[in-house]
Amino acid sequence: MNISGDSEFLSDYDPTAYDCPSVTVDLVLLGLHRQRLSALLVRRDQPPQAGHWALPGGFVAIDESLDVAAARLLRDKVGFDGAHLEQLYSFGAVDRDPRMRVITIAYLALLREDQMNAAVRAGRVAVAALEGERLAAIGEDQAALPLAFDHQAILALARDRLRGKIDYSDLAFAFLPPRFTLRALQDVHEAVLGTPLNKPAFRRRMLDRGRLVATGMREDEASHRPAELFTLGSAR
Amino acid sequence: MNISGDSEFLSDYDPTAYDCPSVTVDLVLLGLHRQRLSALLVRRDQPPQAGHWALPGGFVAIDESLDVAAARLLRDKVGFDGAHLEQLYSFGAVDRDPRMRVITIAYLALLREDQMNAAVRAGRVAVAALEGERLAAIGEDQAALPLAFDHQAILALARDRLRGKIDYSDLAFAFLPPRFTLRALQDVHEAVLGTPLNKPAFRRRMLDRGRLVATGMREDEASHRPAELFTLGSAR
DNA sequence: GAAATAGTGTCTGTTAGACATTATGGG
DNA sequence: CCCATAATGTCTAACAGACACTATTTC
Repeated sequence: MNISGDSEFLSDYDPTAYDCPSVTVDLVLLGLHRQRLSALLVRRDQPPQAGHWALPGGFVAIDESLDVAAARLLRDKVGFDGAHLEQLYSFGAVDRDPRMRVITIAYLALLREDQMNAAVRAGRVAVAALEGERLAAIGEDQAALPLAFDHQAILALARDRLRGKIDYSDLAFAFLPPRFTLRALQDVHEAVLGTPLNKPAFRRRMLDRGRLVATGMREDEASHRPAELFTLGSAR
Repeated sequence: MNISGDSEFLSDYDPTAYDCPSVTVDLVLLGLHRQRLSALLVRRDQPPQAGHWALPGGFVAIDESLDVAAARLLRDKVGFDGAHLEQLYSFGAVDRDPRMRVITIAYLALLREDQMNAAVRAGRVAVAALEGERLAAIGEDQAALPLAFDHQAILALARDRLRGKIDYSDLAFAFLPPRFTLRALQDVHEAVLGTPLNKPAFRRRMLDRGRLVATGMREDEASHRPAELFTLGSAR
């Protein structure tokens, strides 16, 4: 008979007296690179798993919330903030890191193409395309990259979550600059879903949603008829 | 220039040397009670927040995964296992517990009506209906129950997640016994969504999905025409 | 004017809501 | 025979895919 909650033994619980797991945040940095959904990864140069590729991450400080930790790591790892950040899932298998018990809260960060490029140019991370249903991360030389720890599973979940939310959420716009063409928006959807979409139906669906605002401006630097630029209006 | 991952300083990291947050799992036990979506809560009898109502939960042991911890807590708190369990979200605001830094991974557990009743009869938990958009937990005497810590937000997220997944996932069946009528299935959807549904359209949608298997059996103890009993078929 | 892509009109098949109707058990 | 609910048929509106067509810019 235990009507009371868990918390009666919290009162006299001394955290330093017990083993406690370490808590980290890992970032799944996703963006479009050459029309393909890609992730930014870092190369491990220390064992274990030296030479494998990993999600950037780090420990959660005792005085920062999970969201704040994710934002801090984003700044540290790619050198800027302002990307869309949302919590993805928490991974806590006992042996996911061979050195110690680490529970990680994975965050999804969505980057615009210019942000992807800036991070790569700064030498902090490398781009890997997410290919196929088995979800191999492909490096610049087209070879599959070995992924460290359970990061393959984390990437797969991130991709699935993005696919599931892309057409009823505003996530697609996080990949795009403030002004964008309908073609660019469709490219985002197609890259995320991995399948071509019908152009008129896509246009209708997006416009009927009532969120896109025509700017009257047109794209330049096109060697053909330039498309109109839209912005995302407020949610009502 | 930091090409390497976060993990180089993991190598010589001693977890006992730093403050580390405590990690708990909290359970959002949901089920239908008198045709309403309801949660099972425990009453806190120790400060802080004595007299408030809370989600049952407990610490994650150093040698158990998050999923295993959730299953163990389910067994301890309601006295059985076998309920549908899935991870919901992780909450890590710095001040969410006034005593110490606690990061909690919330799990969603879906119970059948007989499981709800068994848990209540065993005196371990109390039922609270989730009412309205502001999501007040309502006790037996129809008064709103004060919720401890950030558990109101956790309940709200659980309800929203359930609403979002109810019609493309198998979650609804977790609330039902192995054999059920279409009416009972519709009751589940209506209680979760909080809105009435069209009967013929609902039947068609469910049957066209190809997952429901007619048993040829009919419900008994009905004072009118008895409905056919169905089971959930395999996913292909 | 040729090339290329933007943008539109229209047909069709699928699906959901609304509503009426028939079917079948208990009393 | 009455009642209550199960189960079904049908009409209609909304919507997505397919495809053809027109429009507009650069070169």
